[in-house]
Amino acid sequence: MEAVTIKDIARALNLSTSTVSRALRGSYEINPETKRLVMEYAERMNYRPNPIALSLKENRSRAIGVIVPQIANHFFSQAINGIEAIAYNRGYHVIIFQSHESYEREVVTVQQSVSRKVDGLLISLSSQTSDVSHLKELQDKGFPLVLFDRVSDQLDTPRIIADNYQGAFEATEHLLQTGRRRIAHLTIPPWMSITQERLAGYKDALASYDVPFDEDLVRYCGFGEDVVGPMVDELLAVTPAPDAFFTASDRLALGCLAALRKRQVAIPETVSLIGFTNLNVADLLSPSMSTVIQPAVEIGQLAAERLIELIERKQKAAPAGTVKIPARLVVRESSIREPPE
Amino acid sequence: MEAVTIKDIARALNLSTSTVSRALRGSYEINPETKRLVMEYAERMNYRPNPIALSLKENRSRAIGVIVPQIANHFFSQAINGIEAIAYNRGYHVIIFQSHESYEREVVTVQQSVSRKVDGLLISLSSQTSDVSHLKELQDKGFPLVLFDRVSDQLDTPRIIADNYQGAFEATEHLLQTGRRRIAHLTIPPWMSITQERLAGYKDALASYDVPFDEDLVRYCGFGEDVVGPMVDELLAVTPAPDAFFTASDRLALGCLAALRKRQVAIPETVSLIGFTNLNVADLLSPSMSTVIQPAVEIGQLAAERLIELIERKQKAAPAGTVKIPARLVVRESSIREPPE
DNA sequence: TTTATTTGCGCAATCGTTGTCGGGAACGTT
DNA sequence: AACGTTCCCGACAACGATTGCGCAAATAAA
Repeated sequence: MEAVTIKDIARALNLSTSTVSRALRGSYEINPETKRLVMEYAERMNYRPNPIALSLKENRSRAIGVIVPQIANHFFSQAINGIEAIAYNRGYHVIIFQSHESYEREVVTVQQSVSRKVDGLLISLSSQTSDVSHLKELQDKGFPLVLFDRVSDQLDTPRIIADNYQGAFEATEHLLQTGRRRIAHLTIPPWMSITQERLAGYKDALASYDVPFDEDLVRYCGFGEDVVGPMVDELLAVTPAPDAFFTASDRLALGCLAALRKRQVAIPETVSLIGFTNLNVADLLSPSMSTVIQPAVEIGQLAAERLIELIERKQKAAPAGTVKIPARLVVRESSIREPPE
Repeated sequence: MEAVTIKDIARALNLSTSTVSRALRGSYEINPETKRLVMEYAERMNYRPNPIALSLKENRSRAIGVIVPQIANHFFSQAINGIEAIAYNRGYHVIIFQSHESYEREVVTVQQSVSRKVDGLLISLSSQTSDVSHLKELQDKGFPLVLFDRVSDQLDTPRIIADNYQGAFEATEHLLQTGRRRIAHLTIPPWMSITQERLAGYKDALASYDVPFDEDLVRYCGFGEDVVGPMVDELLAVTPAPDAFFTASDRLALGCLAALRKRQVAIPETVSLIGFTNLNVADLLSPSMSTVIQPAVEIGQLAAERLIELIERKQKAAPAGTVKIPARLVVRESSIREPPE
């Protein structure tokens, strides 16, 4: 509460605040003896510089903000761990915010963190965000900004993502190689970067196996309550019926699994299931779920590194552009099936 | 970047900063016409008061800090959602930090958030924390502090927790009622509040069914990598062998499930399994897992409310004391078994 | 007309810290 | 004795916002 300030030290030692300040930072123009006195007293009184005052003065905070749609998601919490690891090493604090998949919350949160003078911002866009003008503004002002995972090509910032195309291609190819031909793709809103990339991988994999693309097998699923079940029902009703589900997120993968089990659709006998998700329990599910795993920690680390580069060398030499990190397919029970001869 | 300040407005309108400040806060001693001018100009220039400057001046920030061991844990992320809901309603920002189950990180994080002038702190202690003097200090200075979930009775702050005793009692009772007699309890470090409460519930349930307590069936498990498997092995080797596992956290529940499956111990035929966890996938596991669910959102909400009370009426009338919220037992496949006649 | 009162606004201090400037004392140099 | 250096240190302003005080002009009351 009543923290010790430089002023207190100055008063106690009969010095000016400037001298104390300089002594504490070891300036050469202060008598070594005086320095010692000040240092010792400061130590004894447990003096800590007031970061608020510093932020005000220097217009920086040595803190970076992270805005994710939600933290209750393994991909994001792992990414945050990656971010923290790098940031703390480089002397930055990390402040975590959730947009709760809401565009308004995202805008407000961005403004807040900027006015609280974070030195830079790491963002994964909310699913409602299609207009990125709130970020465009920041970027135009030269504010350090890095997007990860859910990015936007309307922004000329560094973008760190998993190789969604490749991941989706491999997942689809795996389903095709095990004889599936009617592969449903349950995915997230169409304007999101990851949706498009994954959809492209899915389509190209189909094409390379000469399987026609069927619009009816692709469903875009919002983030409401209990929206997955009905979608799965719709898909099951398509003719010819799907023989595999490829889903694009934790939530969809779990929702789909729950829905299929409830409807007693046998996995993998009747349909295969594979999710694009970092669930840590994929192994323990019933059946254990095949997944495409994103390198979440690595993405977080890289994003943090890029951001700190941006912050520290304020040159325009901003290394924008997209960094793609390979995703990894892990096959488990939910898609294991002898390839047809 | 170059944010508009009150000074800019003053200059542009040929007024003093005091007048602008007062006009913006609608002070009665400013000419309505002047007010209008200022308001409109501020609006047009998108003026936002600088929170850093305000924090410095008023020694408060309208922000509360939340420190949890880790966010990749459903209980904590739900609790955070509860906290955010209340805080935003009351005009506070929420800043989330992770201690990563490390005492040092916890101490550092507490210091940081305090020196960054959060108005109060919500903490769930790290598993390494047995010494709470870093918090005691704060509390003695009158700093608003509320503990939740993992608390300490060495601190005279409000404490919001699930009824761990009752939850553990019911879980154990359920196992007893389904004929289990050798119930292993795999739990977290012994100095933690929740460990003790749950252990007490477990013991009392045994006692009330006249089942002797066997020290050998209780194991305290650290937070390292791959520590659960060996513990499970040890427990399986005890004679007479356990016929049920009652675990005390997400991590232990999953670890235990994985270990038992790997060793091909039939659940629930050979052993029952029940976890004290808020896993959202308990339903989808193989087998689906019986759990004791903590009212995480509610705990977060209550904790936030208590904290804001503390902050706003700085009276000593601090409503310390413990609030216990009932936990709920959900029985699923992992413990379903006909009661023996 | 003189004296109160109200109205509207500016000055300056404050929060904690740093940076710029400048100045006194002690010393060395001619 | 007069001057230039060096060494230490203090005064002051600044960052953005709020606020107590005071002051001038306008209005009301005497």
